[in-house]
Amino acid sequence: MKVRVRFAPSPTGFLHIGGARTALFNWLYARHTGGTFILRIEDTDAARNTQEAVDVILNGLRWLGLDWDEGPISGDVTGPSKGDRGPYFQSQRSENYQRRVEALLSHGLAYEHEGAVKFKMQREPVVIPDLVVGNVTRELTDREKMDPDFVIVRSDGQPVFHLVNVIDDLEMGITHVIRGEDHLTNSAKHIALFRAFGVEPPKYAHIPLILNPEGTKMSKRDKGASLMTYVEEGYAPEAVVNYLCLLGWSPKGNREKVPIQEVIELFDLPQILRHNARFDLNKLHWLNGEYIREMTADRFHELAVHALARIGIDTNRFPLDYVKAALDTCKPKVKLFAEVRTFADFYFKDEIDYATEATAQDFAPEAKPRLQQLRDALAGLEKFDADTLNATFKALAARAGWSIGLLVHPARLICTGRAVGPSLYHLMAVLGKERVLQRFDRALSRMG
RNA sequence: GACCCUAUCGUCUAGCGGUUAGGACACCGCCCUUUCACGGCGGCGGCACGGGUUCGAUUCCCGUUAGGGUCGCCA
Repeated sequence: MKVRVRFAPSPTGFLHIGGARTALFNWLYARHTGGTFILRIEDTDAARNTQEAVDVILNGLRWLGLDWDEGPISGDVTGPSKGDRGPYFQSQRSENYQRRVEALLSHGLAYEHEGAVKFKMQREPVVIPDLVVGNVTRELTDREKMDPDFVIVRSDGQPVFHLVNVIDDLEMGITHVIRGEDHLTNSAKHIALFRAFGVEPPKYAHIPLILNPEGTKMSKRDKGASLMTYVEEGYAPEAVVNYLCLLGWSPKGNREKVPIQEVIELFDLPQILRHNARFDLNKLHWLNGEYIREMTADRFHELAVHALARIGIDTNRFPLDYVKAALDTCKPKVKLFAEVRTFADFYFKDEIDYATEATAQDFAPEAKPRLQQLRDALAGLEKFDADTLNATFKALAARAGWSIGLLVHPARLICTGRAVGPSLYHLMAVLGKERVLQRFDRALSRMG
């Protein structure tokens, strides 16, 4: 039987990082088995269902590179979709639900109560076979002992989650339900519902939750709960995906950075860890740096230009070669695209501000004669490449008997306004002789 | 409160009866070096506790504790 799995988010206006991982694990399992990955939008709660909210999910999955074989193509509920088991929006599937509810009613498996329809839940414990956790026997809670039945259609006629989720999984031929562990106890209800419809339930795989650094369930309010955070902070999608793979699953062999193709080959449900994992931003940060370092220059440029545009720096105002050369000096240094700002902004400003902490030392009065000599040495250069600059600094320092740091540190501050940045000689070469001399002159005049 | 899941360094993990308990992130030193980053070397740091089973338990069983989740006419 061909594997059919689905990711079934509710359009809440953002894509939760835990939801993203659930989608990833479903996608991985589909790709590993050669099965089908389905995207279904659970928009039964009309109040918070907007096209924009659906687009957030679609765009988030696309950003991560999780392509679906069946499901909507756009956030338009009546728009086109892929696959022959649609519609893929629950709001478009009401007839199915009505038909199924009537069947339950006529078989005496559900009944009306105060305008709502309730499902006659079995009174015995339910065994949930789970590929990750093993067999779980769900006893009834105190509440359920009083009344185990649950509402499947609200008094306003709207079907509830448990009902529609099961009906859609049934009609879409879902073979494996891979979802968060927070659904584990729900599965008892779902299994009973499947049986009431006369079919065997799909296989279940409840994956552990992602906890925040405090150790509780990552909620909307937690920093980093929304996938959008990572898009905006300048993480590379492949790094985020790789990191998510490492939460609750391991490629073994003391490896951290694993190409997605290899993950697809190695991934399987029984090897998913059983315990929750805390989200560790530090490790994602490190991993992102790893991906940046091995990224092609073109991809780095693309992502870096976006990052700069977000903070109002329009690199289009500069020659393409200049922009590329500038960004090349940043690539080996940054771990995050958000950091490109402090590494590259001076390339794109006419007047730079000096970081105040550094000026006291580097722009001290006794430094001025040294910097004047350096300025003159630079002015006399015909070639202005990194090697020449390196040699010039060294020669001047040696001749005058200065530590090279006495030239290097102020020069960096003069050229970039900061104490930290790309390789000094390389960044000066990129800025070019004219800009460098301008910045020297401005700094020297400031020093009185 | 009831029900369910879980338990190896601070964090993510390897381990599947006998190991000096391995790796990664973070942190701390040293080296490299024009800052930072990278890289190299080294360090810190862990099997929650108590009973069993066994010649032998991190590993299997039970309990305790702790953490998490679920108990909606939300999804």
